[in-house]
Amino acid sequence: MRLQREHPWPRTEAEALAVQEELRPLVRLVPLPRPPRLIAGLDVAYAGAHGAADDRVAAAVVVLDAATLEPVERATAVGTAGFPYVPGLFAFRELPVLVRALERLSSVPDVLLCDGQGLAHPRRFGLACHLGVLTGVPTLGVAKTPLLGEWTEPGPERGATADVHDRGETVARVLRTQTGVKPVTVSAGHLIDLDDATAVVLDAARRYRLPETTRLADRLCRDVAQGEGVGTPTGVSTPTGVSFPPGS
DNA sequence: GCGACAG
DNA sequence: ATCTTGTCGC
Repeated sequence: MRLQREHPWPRTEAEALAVQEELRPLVRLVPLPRPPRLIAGLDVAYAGAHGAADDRVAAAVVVLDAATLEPVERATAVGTAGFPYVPGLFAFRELPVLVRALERLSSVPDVLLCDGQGLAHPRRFGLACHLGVLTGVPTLGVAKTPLLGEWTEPGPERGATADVHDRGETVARVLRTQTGVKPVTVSAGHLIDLDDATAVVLDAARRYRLPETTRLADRLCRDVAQGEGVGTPTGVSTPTGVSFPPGS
């Protein structure tokens, strides 16, 4: 995949905020242009996470057939976070390595399922929005815990939802993906709307709380981060050897 | 001022 | 995110 837009990665909070301010107006909330045929999950794992700028990170992208949820392609990349963990600026830690993984992808997914928030962000520009603007591909955020907002408890059944409001706006939806599990928070990223984002996540979470995309991406980047990589569920091999080789 | 705070 | 054993339940 090639990027539609690029920008230097900031080193300070002030620079990061400026980047968000500049790109935020580019976000477009519209229905998905067509039913997704290929959906991709993205995630990042850390080696001994400290929340510091020099944390070693590994990113993974796994592309699935939307109908069968079978993996069709995957890509990984390793590197350094380059930015400390700051709520609201979280994207600057994970986007650099995620983008490098995406650039190693030959296919172009119809939607990118990001691990984190989209519009449900203090400046309405979470990681999913940011990645959407950089790639020009529809994105959504599916987070395990909310970052902000107010909502009511959704019903107990799979598929139950409740809108998340913040400062007078509907910024996300809590979605119960399985009966009896804690809801996930879904928000639109770019080139998608909340209804479509919710539908995509629910359809991708057929068996577990989290969509299959993020589950597979999570396992893959964790394997890479620990230098494992032998024996994935589908029998595909991943890089074997030392974790984070001296060349990156 | 105090507490909360995606991963 | 990551550090970590057993344990309760379908």
